[in-house]
Amino acid sequence: MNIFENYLNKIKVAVDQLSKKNLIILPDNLSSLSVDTPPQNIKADISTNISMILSKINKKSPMALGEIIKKKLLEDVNISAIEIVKPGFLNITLKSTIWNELIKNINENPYQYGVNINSRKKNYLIEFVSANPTGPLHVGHCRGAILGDVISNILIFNKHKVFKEYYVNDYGNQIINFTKSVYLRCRELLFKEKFPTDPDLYPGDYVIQIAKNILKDNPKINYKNFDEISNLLSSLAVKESLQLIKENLNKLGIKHDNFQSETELVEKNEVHNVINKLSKKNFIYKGRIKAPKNQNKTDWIEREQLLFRSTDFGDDKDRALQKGDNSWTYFASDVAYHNFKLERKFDKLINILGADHAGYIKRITSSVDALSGEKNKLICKVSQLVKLIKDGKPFKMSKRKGDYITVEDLVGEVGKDATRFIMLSRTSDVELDFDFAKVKEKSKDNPLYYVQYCYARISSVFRNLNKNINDEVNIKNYDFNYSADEIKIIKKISQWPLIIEISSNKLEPHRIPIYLYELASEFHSYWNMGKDDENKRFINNEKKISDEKILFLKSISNVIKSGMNIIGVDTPESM
RNA sequence: GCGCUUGUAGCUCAAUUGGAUAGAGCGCCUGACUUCGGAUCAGGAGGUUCUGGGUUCAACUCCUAGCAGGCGCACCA
Repeated sequence: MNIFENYLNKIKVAVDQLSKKNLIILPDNLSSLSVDTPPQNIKADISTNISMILSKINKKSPMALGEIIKKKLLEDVNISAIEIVKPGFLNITLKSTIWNELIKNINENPYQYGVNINSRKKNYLIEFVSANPTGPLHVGHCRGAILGDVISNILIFNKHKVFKEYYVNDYGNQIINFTKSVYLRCRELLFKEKFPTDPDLYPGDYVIQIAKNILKDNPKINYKNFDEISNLLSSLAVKESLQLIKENLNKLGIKHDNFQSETELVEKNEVHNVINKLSKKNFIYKGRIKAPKNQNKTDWIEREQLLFRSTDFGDDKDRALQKGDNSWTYFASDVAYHNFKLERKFDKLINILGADHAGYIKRITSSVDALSGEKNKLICKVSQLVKLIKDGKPFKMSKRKGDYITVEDLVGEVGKDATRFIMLSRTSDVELDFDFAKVKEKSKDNPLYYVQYCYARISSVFRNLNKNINDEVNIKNYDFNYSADEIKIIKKISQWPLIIEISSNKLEPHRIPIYLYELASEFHSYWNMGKDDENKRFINNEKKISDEKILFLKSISNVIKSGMNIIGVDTPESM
């Protein structure tokens, strides 16, 4: 039940009826019509801009139009009063029956409350993380991983289908260097050869462990000639590091539905096929890329090469598909990968990218546009950098020194829940400060515990009454008189479907932790009123609780639990 | 140089996507524990929303020109 949506529709019907009686003129569409909560200082329950948006076409002042619409709307039995306020807002006060209706709705179907029933159900593919399989995940990967996971959860909450995929970049130079590193570690272990200091190699200790695992499982391989065993060793090494990555993701509570190998697509000739497909549509040509102006590129080699016309779709320049040695560029195989996504007939594709890949968005969306003939088939979300702060100072990670924080370190130190909650609490396109000290702190400085504490307090009420918070409550007549302080919280609860709708439409999960924090805040405030006013306490002097208070508490705890489930964070009953 | 992105209270950030007097937390000041859990709460101080121009009933939000920070810029992935 979404009160705002209900009244949006009611207002549409009302003005439609007025227009049929020739009392007002309606524009072609009412897309700018809004129905939402008025600011704090206004006492009404809902507010609409209807008379302002009709003002121009009717050549009447919003105040005058407001009078006509007000009269019509007052026919609604649930409206008790309407005030017209300059510059022309209609502020509507509802009868308390509406809050009972809302409470009833939540209690009868707690896990459906907030689901956007009207949106068309779609089939999504979301690609996220996709870190190179050359080692465990570090903190930088973490934010995008959580973002992708929670966007999936929001869509699933709204009854969409979601397929979560990880693209494994197991093809190209990085993998060759990684395989070499593993090879050299094997030789180090077998023949006591010193591991060289080459900037292209991967020096991390985990490579030693990977080498040990491979040696143990494959004792018969001849480790004397790299070229002979490179293909086999490569697949073994990638398998090992994927195992590490999966363990990392598991610690964060993330599980992909599929790990798609890049090599597999190359070997199946998918790159060739997709380039043929694009050639037929005339998006491929042989040409040259000029060096960028005013940039000192002394080593620029201009040469004839296979290019994709991404400029047709608004990109700065056309993009190379083949390297100098005629092997495919990363972009070429990624186009093949996206073609493979399209072949699986998803309605929408979502990519979660790191900030350093933002410049890549134009060309990949161009390729999807070209292949699908649709616009906005692929939506890319960027997750900005995480600035780590340790001991009050920024912490710089350095791969060469082996001085970087892995997901394992992070989750081990601050925990899965705190990591997820904090990583989500800002819009994804803003840099995020991640202060270890603050995230670990168990106080109001840490919003996670603040919200969890709210749930735990509600649980404690049920515990004290020897009841279970999860037990069903059967009520016949919902005709309670909630106090103004209670209605304030119920109103906050009424906004939950709105939060879900916006988060879902904009793929912006950060609104959920922020909302939950606000809801928890109002609850804590109410709780403390119980110190002065016995009527505000949940358990009365006879050690009992009224039905209206039970329902009130359950409505809050249900929304908190729904929200925390979406974020992927626990709601302990005691802390 | 070009592209993307950010700029809001001393600090870290919100703002129902164009709505009314721009809101929270931290920090600072003053207060509340014979209590259903103080991991909490009540109150106070703190603003030219980076700057200029434009669009309209209405701009933190949209357009435009700047300023400042971040990221990226073929033959890496």
